[in-house]
Amino acid sequence: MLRKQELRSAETRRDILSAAGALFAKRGFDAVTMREIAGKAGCSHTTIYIHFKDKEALLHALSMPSLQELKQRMESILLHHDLSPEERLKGISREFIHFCLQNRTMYTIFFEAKSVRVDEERPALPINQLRNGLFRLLQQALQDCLDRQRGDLLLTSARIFFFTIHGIVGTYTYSEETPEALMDRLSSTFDEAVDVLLLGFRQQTVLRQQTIQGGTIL
Amino acid sequence: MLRKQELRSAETRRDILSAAGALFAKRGFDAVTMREIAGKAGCSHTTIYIHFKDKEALLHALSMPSLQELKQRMESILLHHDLSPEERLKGISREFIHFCLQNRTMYTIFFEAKSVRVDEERPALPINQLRNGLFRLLQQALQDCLDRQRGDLLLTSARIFFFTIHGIVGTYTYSEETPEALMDRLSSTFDEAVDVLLLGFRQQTVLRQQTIQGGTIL
Amino acid sequence: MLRKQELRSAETRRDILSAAGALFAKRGFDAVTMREIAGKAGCSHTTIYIHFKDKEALLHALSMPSLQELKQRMESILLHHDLSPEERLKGISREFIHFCLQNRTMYTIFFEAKSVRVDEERPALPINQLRNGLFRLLQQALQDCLDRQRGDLLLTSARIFFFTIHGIVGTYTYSEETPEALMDRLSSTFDEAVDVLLLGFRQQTVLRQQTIQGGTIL
Amino acid sequence: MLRKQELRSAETRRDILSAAGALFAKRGFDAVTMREIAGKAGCSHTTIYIHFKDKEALLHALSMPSLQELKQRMESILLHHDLSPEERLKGISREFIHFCLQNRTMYTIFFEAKSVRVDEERPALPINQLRNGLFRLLQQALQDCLDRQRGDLLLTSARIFFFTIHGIVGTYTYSEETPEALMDRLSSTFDEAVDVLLLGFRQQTVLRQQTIQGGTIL
DNA sequence: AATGAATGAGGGTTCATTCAT
DNA sequence: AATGAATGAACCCTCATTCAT
Repeated sequence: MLRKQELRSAETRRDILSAAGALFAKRGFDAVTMREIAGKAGCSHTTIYIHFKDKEALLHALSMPSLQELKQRMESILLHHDLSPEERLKGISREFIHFCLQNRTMYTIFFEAKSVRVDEERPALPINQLRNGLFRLLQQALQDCLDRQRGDLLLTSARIFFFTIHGIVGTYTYSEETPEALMDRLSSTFDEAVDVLLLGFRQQTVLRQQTIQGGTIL
Repeated sequence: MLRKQELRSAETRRDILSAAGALFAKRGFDAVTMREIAGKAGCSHTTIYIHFKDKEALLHALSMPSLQELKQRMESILLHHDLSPEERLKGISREFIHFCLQNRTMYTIFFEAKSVRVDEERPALPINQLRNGLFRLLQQALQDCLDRQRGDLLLTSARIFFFTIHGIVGTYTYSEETPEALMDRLSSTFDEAVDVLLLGFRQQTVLRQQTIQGGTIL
Repeated sequence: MLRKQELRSAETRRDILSAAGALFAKRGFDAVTMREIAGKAGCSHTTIYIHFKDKEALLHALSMPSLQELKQRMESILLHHDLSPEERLKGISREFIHFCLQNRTMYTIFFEAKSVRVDEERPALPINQLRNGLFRLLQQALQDCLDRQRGDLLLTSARIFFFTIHGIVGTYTYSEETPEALMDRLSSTFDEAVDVLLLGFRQQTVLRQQTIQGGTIL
Repeated sequence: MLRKQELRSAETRRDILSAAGALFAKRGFDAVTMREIAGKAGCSHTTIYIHFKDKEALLHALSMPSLQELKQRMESILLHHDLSPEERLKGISREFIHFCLQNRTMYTIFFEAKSVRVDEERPALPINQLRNGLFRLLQQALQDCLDRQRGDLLLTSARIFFFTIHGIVGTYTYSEETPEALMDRLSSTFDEAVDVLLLGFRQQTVLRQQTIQGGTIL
């Protein structure tokens, strides 16, 4: 019958996580107070310290599971060989964007190295590895679409692709609309962005080859 | 003889602005202390309050002139009819990116509504008008390149173009490299991003028209 | 069958006491945490409150037995009539010093009225009686050495003797060396301190008597 | 006319110092709160941080001047060649004891390495140098009295002498009596302690020489 | 115009202790 | 008897801001 207590504790932990998640997302890590989190979670601020070592640990606990879930979703799309490479790339991108919008300012924290520092002291922090893994997945999906590109050319394309994804997220990070509303309203635009980029990348490959051939002929 | 005092005062004001600008740019609005600004400006922290209502007013005052300067630079490129439309778009984009990198965290503040809120209480803040003006300039330059696009199609292209620009800036906002080093290293990549997007936009216009024509034929 | 439980309880109590003793001795009363004590004792910190009213009660319970043991050791030396009075005084002093060094910060607490206050509210606390008993034993041992001293003269000698003992302990209370290392290295110095004091006391008795006699003669 | 403000500030500083001094002395460094000090000093706790970097700086500021004054008093006695060496030693000891009683728990802090650590990170902290200087003065005064002692013998004597002084201070550190009342009541006892020790030291020198001579003769 | 002094609100964190089980 | 969860008070310290000069 001890279970009741454990359940209660787990519930508190969840309350704290969800309160912190909402507040971090809305106002950013630094601006949020432990006492605010506690207030929203319906417990004393000291209780937080029972469940999490400190504020940063709270952030970590908050990030890891959702990032892991995202990674799984992205991986499963990548392995979905019924889909065309273009569909897989669009799917993965949509998933990534949706996640970032759902986690709003959290996104800033994960990806812009603010509090979760990529610094010397903790080089292989699991969260950083996860982050890098996500980027590699996107890159793989892109490569599957651009099988005629190699090396530097591919790298540049990947960079440009990332810029656009990053920009989409950045543009709507501070929007007041819900992530779902945003996705409903804009996912076709996002898909089109992918289309445009792929068209551009391929067209450029063609142009380059023509230039080279032309150059050789002359 | 009063003039001397006035000059002195204006100078102090400038010192404060330049100190605050440098510090905000390097470490972000929140992380900078009024006392630090005062220290770097060579005055007492109370003096700042003589010239600026509060920390946020300081930020405002700081943003306006540099944004205005940026706007002028962008406008002059747009009017530079010796250049091809593509060159003008690349030039304007480079200028915008360079500015955002130079002002780093400031950028976040201008464009991501952090401290300079685009909120209900002050709807038509001059800074927001300026901001919108900048976007219109970019849009115009883009339109000059896509003269066969109209209406919704053009709007979507503009959006996608902004995403990429925004993403470029976001990607390097927290970099340790100087803006100049970044521009040196990456401006060809940025130019290429513009090329790719333009190629993609045009190719898509072609595809759509083919689809429509094909549809008509059947 | 209840016995088993009782035994278990008594054992827990002992574990707590021994953990607290070690920690208080090493780091001082204030610096030690109830949770640390619990950790070292292998129980939950709440369990401590079943056995002891609060942190201070723990200290009390801790002091009594060790003081009582010390008292017994000192008494047995005092009754050891094979030894010369000087040897007994040295022995008793060594015992007392060794105890104080072993109990380090505890010593401060017993003897310098820090947490176990000798204050108005609890005048005849058993611990204070014990403490006074120890001092009387030392005094007795001293008196056995100074059989020609009486009354005020003896009182002054006792005071001076205590000062020195107290100072020895105080000097090494915060040392990093183990009590045993300290005793090894310094017990001959401590013995010599006793020798010096006895020589001094006796010499002074002689001088006073000469003064008195001389005074009488003139 | 700015002076008024400066005076006020200096007064606040003094108020803080005197409040902190009283509280540290009565209850010890750790137990005293910045807010308490502020309360007693009649200012906000933040004001303390205007005048002193942190709590430890407050302690330093508090200790240095009084220690310096003590050192000067001790030095002037040592140079007072009208007095006999014995008188000088008694005078210096009295001065030292009086100071320690006046500064009570401060004494603990200075001399027992609690907060003002003699640790690796700040080896040559001025306060530690001062402290060592004081001990050397006492040692010099003792040596002037024991001109027939050398080397190890002298060192042991010095140690024993320190023990006694240390013990005197320790014994009365927590007394409720004022330092003046204590000095009035006990300074003759303290003087006598010095007499006894000197007699003992000298007598022991004599005994040793006899032992040596005796040994040689036999 | 400019400043040093001063402040209140609040930051994260720790601790001894109590409550429900 | 024993425990994990939870708490409120308190810790030192920092900051943007105001006041008196």
